[in-house]
Amino acid sequence: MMSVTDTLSRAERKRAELRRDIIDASFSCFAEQGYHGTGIADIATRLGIGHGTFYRYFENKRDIIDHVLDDLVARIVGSLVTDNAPDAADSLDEYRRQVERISDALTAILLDDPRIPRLLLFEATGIDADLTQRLFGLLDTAAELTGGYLKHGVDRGYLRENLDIEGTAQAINGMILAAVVRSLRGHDKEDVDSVAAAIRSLMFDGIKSPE
Amino acid sequence: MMSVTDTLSRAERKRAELRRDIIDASFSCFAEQGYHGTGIADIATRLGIGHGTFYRYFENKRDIIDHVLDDLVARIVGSLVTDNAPDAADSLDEYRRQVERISDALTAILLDDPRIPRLLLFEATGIDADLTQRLFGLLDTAAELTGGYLKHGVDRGYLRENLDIEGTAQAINGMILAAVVRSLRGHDKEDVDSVAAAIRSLMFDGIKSPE
Amino acid sequence: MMSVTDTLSRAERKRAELRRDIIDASFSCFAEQGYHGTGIADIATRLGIGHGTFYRYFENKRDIIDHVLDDLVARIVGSLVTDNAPDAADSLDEYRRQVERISDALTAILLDDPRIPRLLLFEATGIDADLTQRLFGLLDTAAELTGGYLKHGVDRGYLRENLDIEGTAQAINGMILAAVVRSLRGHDKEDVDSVAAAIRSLMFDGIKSPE
Amino acid sequence: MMSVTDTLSRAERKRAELRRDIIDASFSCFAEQGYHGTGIADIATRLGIGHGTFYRYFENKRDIIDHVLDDLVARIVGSLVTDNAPDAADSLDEYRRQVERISDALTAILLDDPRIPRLLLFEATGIDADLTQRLFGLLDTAAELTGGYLKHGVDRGYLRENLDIEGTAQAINGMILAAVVRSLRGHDKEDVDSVAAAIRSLMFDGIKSPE
DNA sequence: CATGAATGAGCCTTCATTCAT
DNA sequence: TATGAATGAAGGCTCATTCAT
Repeated sequence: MMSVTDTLSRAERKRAELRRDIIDASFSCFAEQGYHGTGIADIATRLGIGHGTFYRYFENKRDIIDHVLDDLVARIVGSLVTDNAPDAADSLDEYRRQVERISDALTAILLDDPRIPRLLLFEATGIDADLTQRLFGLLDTAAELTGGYLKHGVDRGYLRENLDIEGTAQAINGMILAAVVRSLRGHDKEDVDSVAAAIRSLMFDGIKSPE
Repeated sequence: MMSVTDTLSRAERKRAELRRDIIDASFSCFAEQGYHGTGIADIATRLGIGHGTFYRYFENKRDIIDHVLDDLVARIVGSLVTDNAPDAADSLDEYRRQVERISDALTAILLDDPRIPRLLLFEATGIDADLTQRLFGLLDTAAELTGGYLKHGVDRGYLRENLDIEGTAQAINGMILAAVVRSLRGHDKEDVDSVAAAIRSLMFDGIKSPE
Repeated sequence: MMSVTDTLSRAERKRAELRRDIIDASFSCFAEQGYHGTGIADIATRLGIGHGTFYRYFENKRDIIDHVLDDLVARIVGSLVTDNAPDAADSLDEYRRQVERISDALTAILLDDPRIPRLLLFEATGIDADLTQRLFGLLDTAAELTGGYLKHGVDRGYLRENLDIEGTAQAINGMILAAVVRSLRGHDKEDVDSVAAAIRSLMFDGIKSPE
Repeated sequence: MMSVTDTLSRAERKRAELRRDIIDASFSCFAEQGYHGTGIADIATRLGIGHGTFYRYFENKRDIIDHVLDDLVARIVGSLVTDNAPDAADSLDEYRRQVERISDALTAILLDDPRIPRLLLFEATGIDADLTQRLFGLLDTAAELTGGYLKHGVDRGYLRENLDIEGTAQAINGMILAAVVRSLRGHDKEDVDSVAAAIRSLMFDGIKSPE
């Protein structure tokens, strides 16, 4: 016979599991049919649970998307952070390789499941002022992250001393966004890779012809 | 007494005027409350007309947003095309100045009415597969436009011979998008200008330190 | 130059003409799309007039159907009354022929334009208590008409003395209705004629086998 | 405490009950105010339920009338079939009595609730091409039923050998219809009975005077 | 705790009718 | 007089949310 704590923790585990499942199902529904096109019933049906159950785990329809976002961000950040400390590069070449690594990791995660960018860029917008603010916050975080790399490069001397770190970080992230959007259009890996290459080329060499 | 043609054209003028007003009011509503947050009644009320009147001018709610977009695109294109033929620049310096002019024009129109980018980037997404395709189409057009400038530069020799025109065009547009998004966050002109400057700097000089 | 009365009467003539046209167009619309399926605009469009004009000739949508019915009844009665005075038959044979004539006339008018029975039996019902009463009135009139023939036959001695004139008249009209309904089902003349023959056979000979 | 099956069957029972109630209420509303005059809200209000509940049980407004008809047909058929097998009569006298029994049963059910014929003949028409077809189908079924009796009589020899069974069946049903319509006009039982008697008289003896 | 029946606010859309031109 | 622009009552339907079981 099991102890009370075991039983409890089992119940808790099940509860946490279902919570996860609801988040995942919501993610799928939102990404595929849009936030407004998704009903609570759709989410519940996908899981084979009663739709009343949804409300035992989340406040309301608006509530769930926050958690879906949390989850996505965690996934993306997790896959990027590995082996990519901002201070890992000590020379332009190392930075180049680092950028390539990050680029590949991003490409991998986004191409792996296009519903991720789809949800972030298309379905999570226009729902709510609060949510919009949150998306802006994500952009900020991303810009800070990128800025961190740039700052390190400037400090180390392999990036331009007069680099406007913040502005450049935003510009770079914009280019990444462009590549992500492109990946959404059904283009295959090569297409995205070529844009990624163009971006790196632009970053490191600019566009002007060498005199 | 007026002639028949005058009367006709007066009625037509009134009709065209109201049509315009409905488009404008819809634009405002959609930009402020979102597409799903806007009811036909809201649009009508804003104009002080009966909501039935709306349906004399547009098929349905879905219909109007197409026209709002048409209108926006026309406005933006109109303000950009002036004095900015893709083949107007014959040297890097001229191109630099051209880019600056375009940048200023964009900044002007977007800062002038932040609801424009807000509608385009946040409220027009996630409504419809058709509409999404249309937005993609706009991105394509923009990329072609940018690509045209780049190609001219390569042909003239002031841009890198080996430039991946298409990819670079997309990257550049991504940066512009980033600036636009930044303009949405309540930053004032200086902020946006500084990002614009960083973009230009990145474009022309890249980020690496001159050896 | 014309005199005032001429002008007026011309105007009046035109007015009466349009009134007729509206009735006809309404008949067509109601018969084809049903009363509820027909909008005032449909009627006006069919005539190429403004739909506001409708209201200069008729009170409202409900009003017009009364006039459409008036028109139909006049048409049917007109085509039946000719050569079919209730007292025209003096023997069973003459009555038989008279019944056949009436039967043919009815068949002719109803098969000629199936929209007539369609409107009367399907589209004019269920609109209004008043209209229903009016349809009942038409049935009464028809029963009285039929009853007139029967009474004459009884008086003349070629129909059963103990005939329940009123009840039988209704029964006969019911059979006519059945034939009319049958004509509505896309059956051709032969079908309807065969039912008409069965009706006459039933009327004159009953169904039982001669002992 | 109840077992699971009990609970389930209780819920199912409640559900079936409400479904029935909605059909009944719809029947009442349609019969009293007409199909187009009835709103879903009317039906719901009559039952004291929310109008959203209606849509848990039926697809849409058009859907319910089919079920109302199903119900009516079942009721009518049920009350007729009893003790009235088409092959129960072996002589004219027996057939006469059978006809009388059927006549009485019909009279009973229709006079009992005049809304039944009212709905069938007045409110169910002109709604829909599909529904019209269905009504025609009912007429067909009725004609086949009547035809069955006739055929049996011809086979047994107590009805005319040369009887046009199909046509006569339709004629007879037309007379029944006439009686039903009469019953709708607020006439009491005697009136209807007298028409029924006239019909039987016509059926068996025809109208002509015995020579 | 899970369920799903019930609810009603809310929204889009139609169309008969009015009335200024 | 003819017109059609404007109107808003009316109604069908959806779906997020609640709550009794």
